[in-house]
Amino acid sequence: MHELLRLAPLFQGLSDKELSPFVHTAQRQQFKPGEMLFAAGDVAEAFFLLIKGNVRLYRLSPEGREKVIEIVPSGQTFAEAIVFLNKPYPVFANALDETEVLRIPAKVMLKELHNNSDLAVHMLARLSIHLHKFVNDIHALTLSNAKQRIAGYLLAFIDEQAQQHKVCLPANKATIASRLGLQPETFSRVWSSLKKEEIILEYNDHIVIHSPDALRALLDPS
Amino acid sequence: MHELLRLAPLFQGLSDKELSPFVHTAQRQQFKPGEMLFAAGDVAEAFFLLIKGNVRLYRLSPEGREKVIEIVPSGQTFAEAIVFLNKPYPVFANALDETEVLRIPAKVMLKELHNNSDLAVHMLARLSIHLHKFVNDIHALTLSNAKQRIAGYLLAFIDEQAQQHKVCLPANKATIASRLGLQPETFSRVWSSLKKEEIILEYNDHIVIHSPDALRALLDPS
DNA sequence: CGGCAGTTTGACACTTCTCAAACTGTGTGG
DNA sequence: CCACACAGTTTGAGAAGTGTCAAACTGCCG
Repeated sequence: MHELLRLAPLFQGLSDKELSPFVHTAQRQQFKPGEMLFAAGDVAEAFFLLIKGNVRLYRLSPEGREKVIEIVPSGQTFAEAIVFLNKPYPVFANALDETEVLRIPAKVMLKELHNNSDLAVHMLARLSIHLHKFVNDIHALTLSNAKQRIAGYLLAFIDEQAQQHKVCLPANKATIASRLGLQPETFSRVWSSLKKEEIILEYNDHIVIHSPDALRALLDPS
Repeated sequence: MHELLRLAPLFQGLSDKELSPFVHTAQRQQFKPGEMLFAAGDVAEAFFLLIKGNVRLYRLSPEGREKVIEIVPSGQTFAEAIVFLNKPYPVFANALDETEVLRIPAKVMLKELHNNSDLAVHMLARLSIHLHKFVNDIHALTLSNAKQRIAGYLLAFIDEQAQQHKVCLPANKATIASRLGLQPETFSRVWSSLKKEEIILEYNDHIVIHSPDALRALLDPS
């Protein structure tokens, strides 16, 4: 259990003793593809550490359409921010795959944060990174066209995985399109143009980014 | 000086003693309209508390156009997130009006956060609120059309000021347009349609939101 | 085989962007 | 006091990008 918690950057570097309040109160939960973890408006008494799978965070527009805010990969915590806000969840969350999470009570977290300033600084660092990512997103969602957004999305992948240019998409294309603020049709058209230009190659279960430089060129036409 | 610091939600509820490290290291700075506080890429050794005026945080697109990420009103802190990230500023910041800030060294903040878990929890709460606002923004910037974005922007004002439907815009229209991911021309057209429908009234130095309900109806066509 | 979800393609409509020009108010210098 | 310049805003016309609706296609599973 300690090892599971240390999966998350949030808990890395903490001693077994520091982690024990979480070990004793966290619940392990499993979800099937499509199952809901929570709904927007639900009372928020816990945040989550994603052990396995991918989770989709989304909202509904007034017209009832879904807008994906984030696709959370395993190893990440999510909904941490609600620990401090006495508010219901602002988004819906459902599992994209066979998914496993640790459900960590907000009360426990809040108490430990008051006791342990190291943990608090960890969490601050994590929220800061998150905030900066959102700044990036806001920038990308408004200033660029569909091709640039997809380029940026793909580049974020090879930066994170750092090693290879082989990428497994975390969700189906319609979900990624929504995350990027695009219609599935628009996404599909741009996607096939990237394939036609041989910037990306598509296989059954993964893609290969054949020319990252071409993607960068789309974003930085200097 | 203590009173100035307590302007910010971040420092509210802290004792004089807890505040003294900041009192002794914070620098008071003044800026004229248009002057730069910092540029994207600058080494980030401090964050800011805005005492007077409004500050515009923006980025440059690859093509060199400005995209406003945030318009910071007085009383708020900004660029706090860089305290934890060993990175340069991700945005440009310039003054919109005659502006006064407290410049607070990141090192001091970091040290105090380790000593004072109350302060850390305060800051966590503040970043959480910020994060939730960005979630709102991302949602608004992608799912809605120009009229809905402007409606949402105006409604945020009367919610915050809570009292009246009289609003002083914090920046010129082109800046607000950029913040909303719109061209100045598009903003102007929608703006005049709102005036024609008498949903808003425009005066020399302020506007009056004559029919908040009409704005809400634009966002929630249930 | 049939059904289904996910994806792709096509044709068209519509919003928004772009470029250009005119208009407004304000401040400056003659 | 007027003429002028200037930034900010507004208006117009056309182009471009994306959304919408409909239909066909694909792979997978019962």
